[in-house]
Amino acid sequence: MRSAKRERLERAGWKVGTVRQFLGLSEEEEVFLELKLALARSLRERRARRGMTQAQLARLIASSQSRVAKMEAGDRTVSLDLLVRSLLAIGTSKRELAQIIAPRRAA
Amino acid sequence: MRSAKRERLERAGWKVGTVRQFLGLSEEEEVFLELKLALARSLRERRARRGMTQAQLARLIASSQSRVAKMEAGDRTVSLDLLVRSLLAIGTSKRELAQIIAPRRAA
DNA sequence: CGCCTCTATGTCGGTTCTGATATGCTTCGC
DNA sequence: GCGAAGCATATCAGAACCGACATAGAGGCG
Repeated sequence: MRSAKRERLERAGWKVGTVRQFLGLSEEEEVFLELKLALARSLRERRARRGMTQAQLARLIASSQSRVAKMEAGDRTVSLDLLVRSLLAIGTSKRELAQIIAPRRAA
Repeated sequence: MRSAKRERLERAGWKVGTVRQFLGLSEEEEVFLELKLALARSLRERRARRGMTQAQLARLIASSQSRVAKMEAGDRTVSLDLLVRSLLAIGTSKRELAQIIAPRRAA
């Protein structure tokens, strides 16, 4: 993923560092955030594939629409716990969860 | 305190399936608890393999020895967040994390 | 346009999780 | 025996997270 995007940005005049450098994150923190974002994206994708609205998913997991929105947005106030619980609630298996965390194909 | 009962049972050596029926856990809740326990076991194993004490690991993740003990014991008051952060802190990769969640070989 | 549906964002009171601390239990080496 | 090291367990104040609610924005349909 690196070079193509990087090249484009640099040609456009951007000074490119990593997000991690910019925010002053440690290696583990960066991986952790990536993890949350991957789960968030997957949640949205799976919900959409099922034709559910955020409100419907919220009811399913006994939460609220606003929290679902925050989950899918990767808001920092949502825990990994809630993300994983939600994914399980819409029928994600442990194997699929593992696949989300460490995709077999390029991310 | 709905899981005080669960703790007592688990300490008494009950197997998960039985506990699930007895406590009326849903399918997802059971999977979620299995997940936490798998991570907890893995954390202990990896720490031991590194020859670290709980106190050393605690310092590494800016926590306390007692919390590490609770993590490894699968205490209900420890979050998935903390477990995953800890595993990452001792050098677990995303791929290894996925492996813990959905083992390729016999669980 | 108005109305409806879906999603995003901010806030708030209550609950849960966290690090710290104290303390007890084993298991070592002396 | 004694002390030290390592792990388990209980408690507590404060931080983080939660669901609920209000509200705004975006898009579609008549």
